Amino acid sequence: MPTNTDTFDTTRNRLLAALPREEYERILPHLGPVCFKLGEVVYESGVQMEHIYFPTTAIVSLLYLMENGASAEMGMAGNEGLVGVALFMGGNTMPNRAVVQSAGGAVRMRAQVLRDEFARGGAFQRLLLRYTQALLTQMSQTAVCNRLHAIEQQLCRWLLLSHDRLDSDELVMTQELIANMLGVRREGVTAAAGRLQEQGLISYARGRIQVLDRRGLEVAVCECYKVVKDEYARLLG
Amino acid sequence: MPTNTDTFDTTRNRLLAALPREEYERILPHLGPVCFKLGEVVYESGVQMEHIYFPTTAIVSLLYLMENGASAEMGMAGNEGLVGVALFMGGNTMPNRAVVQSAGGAVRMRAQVLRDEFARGGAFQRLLLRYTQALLTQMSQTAVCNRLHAIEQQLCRWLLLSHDRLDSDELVMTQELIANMLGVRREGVTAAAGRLQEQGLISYARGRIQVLDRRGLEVAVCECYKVVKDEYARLLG
DNA sequence: GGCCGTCTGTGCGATAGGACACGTATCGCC
DNA sequence: GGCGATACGTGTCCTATCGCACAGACGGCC
Repeated sequence: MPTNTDTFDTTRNRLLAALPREEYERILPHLGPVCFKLGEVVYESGVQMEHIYFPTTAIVSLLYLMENGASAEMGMAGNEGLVGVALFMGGNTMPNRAVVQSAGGAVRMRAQVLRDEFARGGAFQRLLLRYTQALLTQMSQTAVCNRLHAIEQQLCRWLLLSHDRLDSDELVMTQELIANMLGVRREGVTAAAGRLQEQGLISYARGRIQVLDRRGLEVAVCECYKVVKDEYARLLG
Repeated sequence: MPTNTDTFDTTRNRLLAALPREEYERILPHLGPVCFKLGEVVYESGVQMEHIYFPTTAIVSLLYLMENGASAEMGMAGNEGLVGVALFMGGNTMPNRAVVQSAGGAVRMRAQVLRDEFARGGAFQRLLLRYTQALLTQMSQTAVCNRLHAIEQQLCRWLLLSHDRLDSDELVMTQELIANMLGVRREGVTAAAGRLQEQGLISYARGRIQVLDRRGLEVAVCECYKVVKDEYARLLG
């Protein structure tokens, strides 16, 4: 867990930081800090949420769990976004689980306060909707990537998406957990990660992955990464 | 092309039909009929849309086209929904193409009229947002299904989703086109469809597929279909 | 009625990834 | 310093799907 003093600095969340001063100051008193441990379940499939979360240093994955126990990630949210779109989209719940993929901090807001702010229809609403559209693109591109691309490319995409959401070049994450995210076997991740390590792009040991050559990863990744990244930049840049 | 006299009956679109009388009557004068041919491109990736479309009898697929020419469907919209969420979500464009998957009618509304109506914040806004959440679930479940399920199950899912959006038991659709939607080879569709035909669930010939045993398809499909269907019912039921 | 284009069926080798089994290395802890 | 748990590596076999090639089969059109 980062001991960084500004782990809960609300401006570390880029959505909150993008708010006009007036709205930001109106919202600030309603934000409370939360600390997330690796693997913690932020939100359980189908259950009513009490809060919306704006990660500051944490990363949260949206996973679907199949009846047979298999799982696959459909999207992730870090300091560029939020967890809990269903609260303002009107559905209140979603059929997937949100799990902490990288330990860290977040700030949260009560559901009712969020709905009231959203209903005011100002910059906050516009920002939340634009973020939701970016998330839509991330999820749909995940669908395409799952269908058409090899594990190695998907691993690159996943590493880059995670790296974008962290200050550090180190990801604390076992191959087993990555396999659950990507919806593949652990051995498949071992093989793909081994090839990336041979190429000098990453190094890893016992649950700690170092990103050594970000440029190299960007060359090895499929086009899906750029599509998603560009769309986030366009919508929220 | 259906010659049905009420192809452009706006109440055939379930979103429009769900509006309270007052809003419905305010919106009605702004809706104009459109006729879609099979394969027509409703919307091109990254291009500014002029209209939002509410299908009445048509079905539209959202496809991503890769740089190498391959494609995969990320979602579909028929009389339960609309095409053009980006217009009210604030992004104006999306990085995918919308193609007519089943010929038929739709009604459309100019972008600016839509934005004005959306900004009023009434039942229309709530309905559009709930629909968008349902679409989010459809896309994310497509991602999961692409990762974890076999072609045959995905074909069942696709057939059921299409069948839900049609009056008829006949789908006009070649195996080649289905393959492009599912992001697999045509031969893979041939094989899967052959097995479904052997089981008496469908019959097909030269681009015309008959759904013979809907219940049987619902048994053969993966859980993804039900997740999406239930979520649509919950959000828009 | 014959021809041609479209749609579907089939065969075969190549390959990625899954299932299972087991070996090995590293870390933390007593 | 030994021990157990955790994390990673490897091998073998199996299946689904791909890539390609080509063959039938049906429908529309002259």
